[in-house]
Amino acid sequence: MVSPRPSEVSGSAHERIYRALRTRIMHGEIAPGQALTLRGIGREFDVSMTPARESVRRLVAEGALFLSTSGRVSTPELSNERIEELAALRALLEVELASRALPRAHMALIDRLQSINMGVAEAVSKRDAVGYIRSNLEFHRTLYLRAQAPAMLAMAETVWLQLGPTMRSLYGRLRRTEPPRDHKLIIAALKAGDEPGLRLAVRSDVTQGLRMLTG
Amino acid sequence: MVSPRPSEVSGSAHERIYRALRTRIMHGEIAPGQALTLRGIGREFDVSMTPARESVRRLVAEGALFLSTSGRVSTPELSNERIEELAALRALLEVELASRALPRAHMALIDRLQSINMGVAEAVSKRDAVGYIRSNLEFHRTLYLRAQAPAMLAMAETVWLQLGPTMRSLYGRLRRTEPPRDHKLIIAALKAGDEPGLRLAVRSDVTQGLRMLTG
DNA sequence: CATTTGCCTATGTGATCACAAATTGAGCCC
DNA sequence: GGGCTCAATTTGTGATCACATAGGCAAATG
Repeated sequence: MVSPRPSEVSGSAHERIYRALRTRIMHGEIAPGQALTLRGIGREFDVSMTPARESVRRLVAEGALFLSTSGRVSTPELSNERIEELAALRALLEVELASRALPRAHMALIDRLQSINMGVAEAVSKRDAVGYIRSNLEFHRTLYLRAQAPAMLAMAETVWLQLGPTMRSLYGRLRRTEPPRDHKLIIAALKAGDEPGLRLAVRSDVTQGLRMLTG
Repeated sequence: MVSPRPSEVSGSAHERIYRALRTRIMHGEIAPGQALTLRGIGREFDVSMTPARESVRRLVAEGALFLSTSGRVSTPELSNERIEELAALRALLEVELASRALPRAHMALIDRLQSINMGVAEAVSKRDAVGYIRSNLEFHRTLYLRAQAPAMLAMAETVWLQLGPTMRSLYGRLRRTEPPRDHKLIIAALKAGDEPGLRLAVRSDVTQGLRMLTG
């Protein structure tokens, strides 16, 4: 049956599915190693295999999904080496992004960051892993948007995407109700215009999750 | 007509097409703004639109191709800001990769780099832009492979891919028959185990193309 | 009871088709 | 001569189909 789509203005079907899956993965709503099928995705979003295939392909290209040799797709189960490498990439990219955002960070932005940070603290106190990841990434993205470096930000988001499923199980292991200490340091450094302090705080925040892995 | 492909072991059709297009783009064999069509690609590689679409999608996801709002695909025409940002990314990533490769760089690797570097010099003397880009990237990839950081290397290659078409026109503008001075510095720093020198040489080499753009 | 074998279903791949939108180009009007 | 209109063609999108193969489950075997 051919469905005469009513002159859709906002993006094609595969774009919609891509966005939906991407958000799920990045926010840690899917566990590592979870299998996906094209027909299953198509059924869920009420489309044929074609758009499902394209969104999956795209996510595989970005490293958000793993493609087995037989073509089956699943969320990746990252090795410790891979996790460390991705954390190093986060540090490299996000320190630079924060540094570039610093001279452009005015009070309105800092207020905004503080407000988002309250959401982070709330998610932590409620042991809400997905909420934590989402608001934490929003904190970082809001800051980095000021860097006016779209390619660099896109690359950082790709790393977030690859770490998504792993972050869930990582933060699920986190028991202490720790308020986002590094976020406070980031905000303080922004206020003070302290670039070295900002770089340190971002690096510390970004590699924080790693500590509970190796330590 | 259904073509019963004879139990192809080495990769699917879209994989083959993806590899072919990717190499072309990364090596600067396609000019910026060049349009591609799914049916055209399919005709060239003797397949239907389906595998052509998947390879194109994948390349779009990697930033190697630009997708217009109407769905047409072409190689990107980068703005100067974008080029500068991608060069900054190269510097960030490749300095780190070189630094990680340094402790593992033994004589066999240095010999290999010197041999590749002769190919670079030859391509420069022959004004062969594609040959220059290819052997130059081979030089860098050979060094970075020693870093044992696959995710980081993949990210660097993605940047190369995005810069591919632009590099062609950029190096086409280069008139002087300049031998790869920075490459010699890189090799010297590797020999001496001089990390600061290596970082400087790589940064200089990687942002070299930018100088003729802004200067 | 554990292991293996074999069949059946689920799944990915690529081809083809129908359709809508965009592009192009020729003809026409001012 | 230049700009505009409209139709023909090109092009991307999504659906559906045929096919090969991989995975899983059940029965048979030791």
